[in-house]
Amino acid sequence: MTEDRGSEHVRRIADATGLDARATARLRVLNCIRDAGEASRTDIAAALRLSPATVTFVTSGLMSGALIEEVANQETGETARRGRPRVALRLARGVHHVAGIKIARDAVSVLIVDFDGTDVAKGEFPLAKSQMEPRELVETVRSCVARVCSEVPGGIEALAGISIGLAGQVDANTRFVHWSSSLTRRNVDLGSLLDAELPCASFVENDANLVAKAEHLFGEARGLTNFLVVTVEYGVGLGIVLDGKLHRGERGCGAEFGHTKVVLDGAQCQCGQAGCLEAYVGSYALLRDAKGILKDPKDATVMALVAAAERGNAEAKCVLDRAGQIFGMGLANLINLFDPERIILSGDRQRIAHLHSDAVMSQVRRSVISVDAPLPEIRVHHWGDEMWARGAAALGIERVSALKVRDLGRDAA
Amino acid sequence: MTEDRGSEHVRRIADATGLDARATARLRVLNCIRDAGEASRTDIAAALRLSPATVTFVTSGLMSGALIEEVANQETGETARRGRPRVALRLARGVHHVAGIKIARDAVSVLIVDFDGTDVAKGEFPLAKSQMEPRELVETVRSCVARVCSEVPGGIEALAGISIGLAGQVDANTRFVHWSSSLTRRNVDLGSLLDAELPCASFVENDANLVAKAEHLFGEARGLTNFLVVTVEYGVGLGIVLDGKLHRGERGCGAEFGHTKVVLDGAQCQCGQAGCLEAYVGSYALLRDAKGILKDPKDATVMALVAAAERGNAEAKCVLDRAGQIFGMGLANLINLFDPERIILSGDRQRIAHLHSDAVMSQVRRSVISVDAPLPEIRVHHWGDEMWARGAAALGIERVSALKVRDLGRDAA
DNA sequence: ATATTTTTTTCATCCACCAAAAAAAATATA
DNA sequence: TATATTTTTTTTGGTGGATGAAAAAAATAT
Repeated sequence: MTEDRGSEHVRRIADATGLDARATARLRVLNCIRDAGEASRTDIAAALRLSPATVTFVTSGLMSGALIEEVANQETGETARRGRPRVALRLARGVHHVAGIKIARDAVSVLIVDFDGTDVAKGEFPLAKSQMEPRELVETVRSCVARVCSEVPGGIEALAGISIGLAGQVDANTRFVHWSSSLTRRNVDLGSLLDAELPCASFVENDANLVAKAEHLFGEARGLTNFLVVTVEYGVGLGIVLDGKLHRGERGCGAEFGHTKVVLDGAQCQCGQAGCLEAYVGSYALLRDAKGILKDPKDATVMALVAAAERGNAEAKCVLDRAGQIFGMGLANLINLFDPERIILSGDRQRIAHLHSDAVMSQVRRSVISVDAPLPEIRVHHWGDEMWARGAAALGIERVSALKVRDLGRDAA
Repeated sequence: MTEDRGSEHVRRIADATGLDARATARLRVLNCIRDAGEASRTDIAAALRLSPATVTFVTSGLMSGALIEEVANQETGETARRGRPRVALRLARGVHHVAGIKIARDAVSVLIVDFDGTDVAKGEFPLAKSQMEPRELVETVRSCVARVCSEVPGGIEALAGISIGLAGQVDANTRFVHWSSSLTRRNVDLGSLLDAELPCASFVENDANLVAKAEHLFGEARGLTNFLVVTVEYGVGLGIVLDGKLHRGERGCGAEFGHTKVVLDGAQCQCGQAGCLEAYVGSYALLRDAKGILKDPKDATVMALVAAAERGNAEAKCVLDRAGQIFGMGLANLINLFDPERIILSGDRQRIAHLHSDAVMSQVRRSVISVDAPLPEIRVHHWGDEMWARGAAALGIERVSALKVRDLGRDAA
């Protein structure tokens, strides 16, 4: 019974992240406050199994670094109790602005948030071409962020970090891009290019992982430690969070759910292989198979296909049904392999409606090996357009938090 | 520190969450020595980034608890160097005996090892029936272990732990068996039954996870932190180790690779569902599909099927080829999802030969989404018969290590 | 106005870890 | 053979982070 407190966790986390013990304690408290939204020192002590004395020490450090702030008492809607009232703490607002930016096929979207995750400014810019030279991409990032920052005091120079989401195989730790659909070249050391052009810290991550981050910090996965996020759009992506950490795999490139094989020698996929899940479920696959129905190319959207199916078009229904069946099988396999707390389907309402129908869910139930415990919850999260940029911002906040708690230590020393 | 009732509760929590700082340090050093086989204090300090002073302190504690021992100098085959010679440390031998026991369909195998993993005694006992009442199973465990222990000084009373491998859905933390093919009943709290009947600590685990443990401690996964172990026998099992820890999933029942779906509305599986990987790859599936070839029921083995294929029997070849294709697709999907350092195929030589042929490996390469990094290594490990029992013993050693390092702290206080 | 309750801070202490010095145990060299 | 050198291990004294206990603070209850 020597140890029911949290010091052992601190060491484990410290080993993994490279932060020293003090910074790790600060980060744990910060994340606890973020998870709770608002928390008093007593709450934090209970949640992290730290002594009140430690919490006072750590929070005073965080406050001096303007990472958290006290909530004025009258703001808390607490029923008056006896005793000294708790002082709620929350993440600092209006400071440490972070830019999240997503490079898509035809547009760049930028979202600027403060440390609390509150929106500060946003913008979307069309892209002339879907593939760019690395330098061109970096310049695009800089100029788009700068334009959105014109609304923000201090401009781009005042940002605490810029976080970039890219489709493809991205090593977030080294900021090395093995391959991305947005770049004309493979194997680009984007990190050094970014450092040369940008006035602040920058981060790069695979876009599905970003959405997982967004769900973890701001969405349907708050407080969870084992969950999966499936994104369906042009392709199909997967973010895996196990034990509270993004699982990026040995080669650092994340999971490729969209290219798991669901049919031996099946349909041709854009990746060059055959039988990929994405080749049945991705929006480009649906539209490919629905050419006969959606003759007008400018009407060739998933929404139109769904509408046709609802009007009773048998062929449209067939295409969507098959996508649903395959998708249900894929989801069931994820559950069989990972047994997560929750699976979150993230994406545009119209684009994923057919993927969480009763038919799909019953397909999942039929295919998950039965345990007496109930099936993991499958939730749908309809983000707005800025889903990806918000994910990038979430990553940015996380990284900036780590930098700040580390630098607080520097100042003291 | 002298509360009588509360402290027990606190201890339970501490047990569930982990160990105190001192015990954790001891365990880290212990694992470092186990990984290395033999290591001097200097080696340990370098490997764990601890100061020599700390290593001396920790190792002296481990030696006083008879968990490690010094290797007499002449035993080390070191070239004579200048300076005080290093004293190698290794796990203690001949002490802390642990029994690993596997309950299979038709037999019980028991393996007793010492703290170092060295075999001390073993035995195999036929089982009259493949399913038992929980009490009957516990009694079988006790009597089989006791019989093998008759060769061991001290007998069953002197064992540091008994570790039991069961097929099915087992929650290793609570020792609760949701379902097992060896039990006539579902939802059995095996832990309390075991505690009532056995004179020492006992542990329960799913059999595929056990093999993963065995590979990690003694096999092809020594020193790795992210790997998968696939077992092929009657069924197909998967053990997942991520970040050095077994991933057991939210419901604690481990991964069900054998029942991931590979064909929509495919072949019927013993689990009642359709299209499971196991229904194409498991030995019972092969034999089911090969009934026309292997007419003599006593000759109905995978080995005979492989032999028939080698003799040019087209039907046999077809059954094996399909199994190989499906298996290759399954392996590729594991790589796409987990991106492990290594995948280990564990099992009997004859039973898995057709699953790592060139054809299967090229199927894997065709189905893994290409990265510039090389494919994860796929290794085959042919264990002897006692693979499962050795896995159970590996788990036992791990658990006993945790108990011992914790109790060392107790004695000091 | 005083007592009570609860939260937060202060303070002395504990414990793991460390750097540096000392000791130990070998080889190299004169 | 005696002494110097090298390397490992142990001892010693000190440091920093977390802690328990006591004090302070800030509210309600009487």
